Amino acid sequence: MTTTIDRPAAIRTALRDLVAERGFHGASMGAVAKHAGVAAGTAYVHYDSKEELVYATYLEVKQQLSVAVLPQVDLDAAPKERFVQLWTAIYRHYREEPARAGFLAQLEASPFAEEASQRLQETGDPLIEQATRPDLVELLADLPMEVIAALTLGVAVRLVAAGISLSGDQLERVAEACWRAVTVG
Amino acid sequence: MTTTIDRPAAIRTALRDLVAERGFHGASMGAVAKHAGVAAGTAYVHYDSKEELVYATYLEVKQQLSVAVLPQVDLDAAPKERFVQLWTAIYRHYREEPARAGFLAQLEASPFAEEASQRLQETGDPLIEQATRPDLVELLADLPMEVIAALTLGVAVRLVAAGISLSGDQLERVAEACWRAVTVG
DNA sequence: AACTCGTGACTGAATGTTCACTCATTATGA
DNA sequence: TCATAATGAGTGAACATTCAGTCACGAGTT
Repeated sequence: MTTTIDRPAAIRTALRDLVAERGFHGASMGAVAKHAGVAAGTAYVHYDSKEELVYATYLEVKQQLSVAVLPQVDLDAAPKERFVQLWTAIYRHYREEPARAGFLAQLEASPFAEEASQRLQETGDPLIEQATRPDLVELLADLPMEVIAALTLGVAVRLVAAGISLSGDQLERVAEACWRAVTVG
Repeated sequence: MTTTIDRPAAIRTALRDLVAERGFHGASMGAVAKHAGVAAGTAYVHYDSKEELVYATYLEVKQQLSVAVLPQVDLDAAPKERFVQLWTAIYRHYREEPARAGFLAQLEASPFAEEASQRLQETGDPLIEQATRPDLVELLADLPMEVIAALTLGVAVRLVAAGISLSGDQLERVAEACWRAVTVG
């Protein structure tokens, strides 16, 4: 069995880790290549530019989140329970590899954010479908979707990115706090 | 009357605006100087390095927030009312100059964040005193302070940084959502 | 008033470094 | 054998920072 290394994936992971640790200005293409164990030119075989690599990394991180998190939700559970399961699973997914949260937090605050979320919409995000199921939506407060996202997903990303650790107990209380925020009555 | 220009302030503002608009990697010292209308070397008369300038700018933005916002709060009002006044005033302060929120959102997600908030603690932040008044604290859910901040201040910064505009009506609903999140019962 | 220092702010060209990116060449695997 | 992947030295541009020199101006002197 010949193990072929997935170099594009290694390069994306290296970018993600370096951005999380040192910020965008500390993640030069040279450092990324070195961290990924490839030559300086290799990234350009697979990505046209640093910017394209950034977007590809963003899409991968978002997709990994959906893939890891959706199977953990009981689709038949009541809306609130589903929400808490989902939020907790998201938090845990970030927690287990905090570089994902560190990368996302920085990307989403940066000028790349707009283009990145546009590309995400083009590819489609299964998490959004889950979040827009009618029985959940009817319980939500009348607020723009971006506000709902900031009060739920956004909080999870930032708590992990900031390195704040929560016990299982606190975790549940934060999930409930987010639920209280976005629902009325 | 001779109007002497406060060049250090102009340089801080230029950094803040450029970081908000183009990100940290797009805010070179050359660009900052040009934007501030001074020569490339002038920033170094007042700040030892780019990093020092970043921290000074952070402290200024945070202080401007406190100064602008605290007088708008009725110190004798009930806790919830005070909270909503405070949150709304914060949001409006960012809204009126979105570069403040853009700069803060990026700084707080970056590797500068830790050192920056340490320096803020050393100088002291009047907003924190307001947020820790006993009659308010006793209503808050049992959550770490960082979580409370993420669910309140953090939401305001990010909504403005992301360019989401809210009507006065929606504004009040978001403030109430934050209040629901951080309080129990 | 005029003159002359002294001091600190300001300038912008220069410096050495690091960056994103290229490309001729070599390795790999089907 | 051939297409594609990978390499790493090389390139020009851009970067943070420096510094020798200029400027503005208040204090001290006449």
